[in-house]
Amino acid sequence: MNVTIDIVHTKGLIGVKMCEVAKRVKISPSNLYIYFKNKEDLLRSVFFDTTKKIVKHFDESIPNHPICKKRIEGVFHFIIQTKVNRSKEFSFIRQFVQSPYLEKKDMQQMDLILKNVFDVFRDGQKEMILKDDVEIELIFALMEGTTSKLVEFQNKGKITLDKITLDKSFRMIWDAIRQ
Amino acid sequence: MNVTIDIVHTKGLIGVKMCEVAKRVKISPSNLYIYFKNKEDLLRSVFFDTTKKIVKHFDESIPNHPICKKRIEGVFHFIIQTKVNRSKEFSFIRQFVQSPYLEKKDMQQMDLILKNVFDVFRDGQKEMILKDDVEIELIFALMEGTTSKLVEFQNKGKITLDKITLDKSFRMIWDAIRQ
Amino acid sequence: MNVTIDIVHTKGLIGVKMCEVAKRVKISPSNLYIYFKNKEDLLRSVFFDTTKKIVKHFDESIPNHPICKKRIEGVFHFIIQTKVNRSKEFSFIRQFVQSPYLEKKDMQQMDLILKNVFDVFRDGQKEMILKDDVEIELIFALMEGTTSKLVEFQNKGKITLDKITLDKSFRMIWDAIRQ
Amino acid sequence: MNVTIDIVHTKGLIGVKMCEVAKRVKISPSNLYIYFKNKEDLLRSVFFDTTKKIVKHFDESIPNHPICKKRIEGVFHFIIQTKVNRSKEFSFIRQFVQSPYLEKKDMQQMDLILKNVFDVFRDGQKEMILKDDVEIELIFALMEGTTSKLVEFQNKGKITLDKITLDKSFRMIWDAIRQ
DNA sequence: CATGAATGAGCCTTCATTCAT
DNA sequence: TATGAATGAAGGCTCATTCAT
Repeated sequence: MNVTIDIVHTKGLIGVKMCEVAKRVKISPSNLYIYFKNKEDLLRSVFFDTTKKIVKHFDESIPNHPICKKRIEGVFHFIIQTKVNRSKEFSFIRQFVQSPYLEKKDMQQMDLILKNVFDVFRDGQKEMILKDDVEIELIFALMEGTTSKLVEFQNKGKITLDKITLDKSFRMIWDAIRQ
Repeated sequence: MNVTIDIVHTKGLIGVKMCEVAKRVKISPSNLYIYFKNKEDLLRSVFFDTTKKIVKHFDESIPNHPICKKRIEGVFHFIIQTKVNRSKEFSFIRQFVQSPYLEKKDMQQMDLILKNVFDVFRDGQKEMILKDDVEIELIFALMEGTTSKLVEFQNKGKITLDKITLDKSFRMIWDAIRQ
Repeated sequence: MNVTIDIVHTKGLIGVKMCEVAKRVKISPSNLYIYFKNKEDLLRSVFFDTTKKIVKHFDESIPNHPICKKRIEGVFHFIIQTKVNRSKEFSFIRQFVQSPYLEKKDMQQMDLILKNVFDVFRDGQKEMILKDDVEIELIFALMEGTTSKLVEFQNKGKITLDKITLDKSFRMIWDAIRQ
Repeated sequence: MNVTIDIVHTKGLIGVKMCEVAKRVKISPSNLYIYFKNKEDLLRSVFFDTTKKIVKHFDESIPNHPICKKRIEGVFHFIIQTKVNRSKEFSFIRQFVQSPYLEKKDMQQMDLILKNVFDVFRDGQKEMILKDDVEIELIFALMEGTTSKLVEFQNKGKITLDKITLDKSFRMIWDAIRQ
């Protein structure tokens, strides 16, 4: 499955060939079919496995802190971190989601990923620290979208996500969502 | 080329078959090869054409307004509008960019798209209305990322981008970037 | 037709494309079909025309000389000359003859080419100067084969057919066929 | 590979279709691609294999005899024999060599074929039995060319290479090359 | 006489998948 | 569990040929 993710990352979903996956794992193509019913099964398995891992990662490692702002700053850094460290996985998910392999039910899986993040925001609203007259989805879109683009820009070499840049970025986000 | 965009939108880049493109345009597959050297040429042509069109659209229609805030609000609505109206085109671009068809030089094309938006932000900084101690890329990432996610959420049915929602969203963005 | 010969010479019979022939003559492919019924017709026409030209060339220019040896030496030089000057044409004929385009009747055409050469040999036999106990075909094979190879070797850069080399070559041939 | 040679012999290089090759070997076309990368690879492989085989055949079976004339007569018969027995292979080589598939390096292969024959001639020159004032290439051209034409004439039904005819032919060749 | 546009047949090739072992 | 060999279905592409003008 790692190999599959790797290939998708370098050559895109189009570039995935059962043959090559097998070769890279040093087994025969036919052997692959013992573990996965077919190509779709392989791809979907990778998708489920990957999202599940990320969900778990979020479930277990979402930073906690008594002070709301600190907590959210932690979440911000955590999301960025995760997107950087698991860029291949995210790239896979992004492509899978746009492919004809995606079925409706698969989407639910994805919604689980940032459930916890929602909770953090909800708490912030309850504590009257975050804007409470805007839907949580909007706050979330801002956080999700901004972090995604930041990482994308770094990957393209347009910015460097050092401490200072991250601080500046978070300051903007914080200004956006705080009451 | 429209047909190609359509197919990519519904079936993904993987789903593009010269055969089907031809059938939908009601010409023979071989006839396609008079206009495009091969599949890659078709895809790349669509990419260039589409980005060029969007660049032109941005060049011509970026809203202007004497008051900075109004100007940026205009830009915000304009971007959202464009992303909604041309969702297929953007979907195509997103997928093409991740495919093995993409070559380095193709990327330059994309940078042109939002050149004008940069200018709007730069003006805002010069007028000392926008935060001027953060790199323009960060401001841009926030705007780009947030709008993308908003549209994505609407497409998924999670939110509705009505007047009120847009106003709320812009308020957040404005709070983020204003001095 | 010259263009066709040219293409066959550089790219082989396989390389002949109606499209390219047309392009090189600066007419449209469809226009080609006014002059030739189809590809086979074009190729066969070239074949007939070329052989006919060579036959005519042999008919008109076969050297004559009262002394038998001189006459045959003339023929030898003449054949070599022709094979060098019309190497493209001969290359075409060679390839056409091995192709599925060749029909039995086409072969007769070829036999005409060296009819006159046969006559020269026959005269030599009658004059009791050439070996008269060997079939004319054998004498002919020796002349034809040797000259072909000589030209081939020159084309490959293995020998140079200068005066001296030609003299040596003819001496061998003469020793072979004289009584 | 034999099938390929066969097809080239009957239908020319143009007539080689991967499809038909496969059908005749009773495997699927795709299976062919396990053994040969593509059509060109198949053709080139056949070429290499065939020339190599012939080279080997010449290396191993070039007749030897203490008396120079006998030795060369042996070579003469041997060449004719080979050209008759392996007419298909020679036909393939001839056509391949004129095709766009041929690359420069491929030619070297061919020069090996008659290396040994050269040696026989060289020995004859050293023994002062063959003409030693003519380049070996000329002697070779005479032998090669004449034998080729003889076999060609037999194939066309113009002569029959029986004992008597061969003797006559060799007498001519011998007269040509002996001192 | 000339053409640009169009086409269908067919070939090469790939690749997911299976079969015999 | 593992594999090498095999395959069928399908897609990309070429090219001789024709059609409307």
